[in-house]
Amino acid sequence: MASQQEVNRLTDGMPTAVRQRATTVLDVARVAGVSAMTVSRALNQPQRVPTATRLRVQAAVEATHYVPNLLACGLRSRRSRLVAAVVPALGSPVFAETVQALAATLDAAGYHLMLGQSGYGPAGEDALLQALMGRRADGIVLVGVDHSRQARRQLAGCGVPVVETWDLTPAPVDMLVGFSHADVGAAVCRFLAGQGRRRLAVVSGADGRAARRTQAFAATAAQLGLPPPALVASESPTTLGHGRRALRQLLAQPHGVDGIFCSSDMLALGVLTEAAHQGIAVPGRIGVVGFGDQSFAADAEPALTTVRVDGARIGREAALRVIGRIAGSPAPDPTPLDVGFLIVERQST
Amino acid sequence: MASQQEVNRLTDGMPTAVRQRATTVLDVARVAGVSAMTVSRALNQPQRVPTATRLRVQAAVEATHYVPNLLACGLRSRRSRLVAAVVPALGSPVFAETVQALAATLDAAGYHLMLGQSGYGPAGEDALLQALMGRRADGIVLVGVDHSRQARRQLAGCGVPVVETWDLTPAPVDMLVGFSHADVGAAVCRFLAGQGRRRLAVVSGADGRAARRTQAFAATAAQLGLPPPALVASESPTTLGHGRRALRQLLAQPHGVDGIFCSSDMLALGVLTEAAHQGIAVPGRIGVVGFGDQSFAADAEPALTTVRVDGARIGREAALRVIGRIAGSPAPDPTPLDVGFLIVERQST
DNA sequence: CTGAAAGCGCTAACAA
DNA sequence: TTGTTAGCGCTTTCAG
Repeated sequence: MASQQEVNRLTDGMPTAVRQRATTVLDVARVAGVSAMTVSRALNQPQRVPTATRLRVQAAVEATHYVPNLLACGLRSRRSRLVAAVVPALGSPVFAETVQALAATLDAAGYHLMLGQSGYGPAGEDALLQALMGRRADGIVLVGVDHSRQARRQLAGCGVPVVETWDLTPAPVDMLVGFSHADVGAAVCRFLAGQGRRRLAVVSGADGRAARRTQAFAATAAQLGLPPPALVASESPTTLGHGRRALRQLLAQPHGVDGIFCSSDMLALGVLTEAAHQGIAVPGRIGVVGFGDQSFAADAEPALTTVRVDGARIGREAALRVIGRIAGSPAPDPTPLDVGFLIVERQST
Repeated sequence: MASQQEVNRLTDGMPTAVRQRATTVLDVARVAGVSAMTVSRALNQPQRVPTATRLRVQAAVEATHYVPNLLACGLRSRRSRLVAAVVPALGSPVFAETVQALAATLDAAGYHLMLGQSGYGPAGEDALLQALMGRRADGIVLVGVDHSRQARRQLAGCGVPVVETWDLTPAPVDMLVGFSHADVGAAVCRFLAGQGRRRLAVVSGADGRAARRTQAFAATAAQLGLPPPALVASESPTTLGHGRRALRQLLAQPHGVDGIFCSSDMLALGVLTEAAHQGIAVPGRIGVVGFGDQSFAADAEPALTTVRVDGARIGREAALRVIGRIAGSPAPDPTPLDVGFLIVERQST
């Protein structure tokens, strides 16, 4: 057993007000009566150490309140056990599931997630990436595929696996897990047109992926011989208020509207709210489609038709790809993964 | 000027497929024609190096694409420039502003934020704290004041500044920035009672702070001589659907309801939605109060009366306290900060 | 103002 | 199975 006397000796005579030196492998080794290396092995490769030794080390760890210094671990072993993720906005519910799944999957593999927020746009992303590279992340997960030249160069050159997510591109930096926003825009347009709606509109927040959906929506409308959809730009993050104002704006137009695609469920909820307020029938007079299938979509009144994306799967797959690359083959799976999407038809259309 | 030849020599003859050795201070030093120490100083204490030298170093840094290894920096200097924050749920919009402000304030001071999610409850928090201590964070910010015995011991013993937030307690681990949830519950109860409402109810998600508000609400109702409020428990995270179901449940009760306090704005929006659906007048027959003043509260129909908390201020103050403690005095400001709250009166009451 | 030596805490590589 | 040696990349400390 670990000697409590030994433990006490380590902290004896120190003024408690001063930030005391943290215990190290050597302290643990001394208490356990083994070498530092054995402590390290007992903790990191338990199967390579006999049970008896392992137990003595574990007892010593608890007795000394030892917490391994991961800075030193990472420096020496060149593996920080840290994976960095960059999302446009931390508060955005759209990416919440992805982050959750990412963290959970990484955790199960012994990695920690380091989160950064780029703030929609390559401006903040560069500085963030610099910081993350400095921490020597073992892998990087990005939301989005639009990065500055410098960012792409840094990502490609730093030698760690990179996964871009939530979008597709013919020229990914490395690995890719996402879906086609153009396909979403086209599919929603066809969906609304299929219901006989002809005066379509798009209410869109200010982000590149939403713009891609809008563009494809408009192109598809043209293909189907519909009049050009009305486009209402909204700020990001999108709010319920933006949705209400957008509907008012659309109603003030001479042509009228009978189908609206919103770039977020919150915008769509705003449209529903304003429609109810003005006594406009949904889906009777106007059909409304959201994006994201947030928790409130199914319970809205009327229940909101929306585009569902499996955000959790994106996070999980991204994590697995990073881990796989770190652990194993040098370039195993450069095949982009398209997780697709689903139009969940509810009462609002 | 830095010689491009020198730079090339460093990467010559390396198989590009292999993860190449990252450039170090020594590489930069060689290119700049100075010692490693001078490079370090030029980067970390620019004012202590003459401009000419500094410029040469900077040129060499750019030429070599040098990114400092923060693992090594942290190990040697015992300052990781990392502040850890633990929030109950990353996706929760309630804490989004706090996290945002925290990150921004820390960034301005040259610190990075490391985010972790405890998942409402001390279970996950312990493991998370262990991980964060391992990374040798220079400071720790926690949402909440309920921690396991082990967590409190670790936090108190690790020698770094700790700030608990979003609540008050007579026995904080170290520093404290929050407000009284009991006061919120009492104030909302008086507010509703002040409107002549007597059949009150609370719809509450499953978290400790909400429970504190509920309890104070009930106690205040008793003080005011009102009948005991109906209590509806909801899951966390709270959703619009939970709010709708809660109202249905309350309406099925024999006593009836004329005032509802919801533990989140999303629950309140659900109550409003169900009320509108059933043709129940708000605020006429039922008054509804939310919590959080989310972006949709002001634009809901009717506009939602809710409790506003300055989440950004909490984040900012927490960051400033951590930074101040790291930089300066050993124990400067143990005075808890109460940021208070505000009942924002809108149409729903 | 600049540099040389030493070592932060840990683990890779080798040896016993 | 265990231990020894060395060094990851940086900055503290002290000397020039």
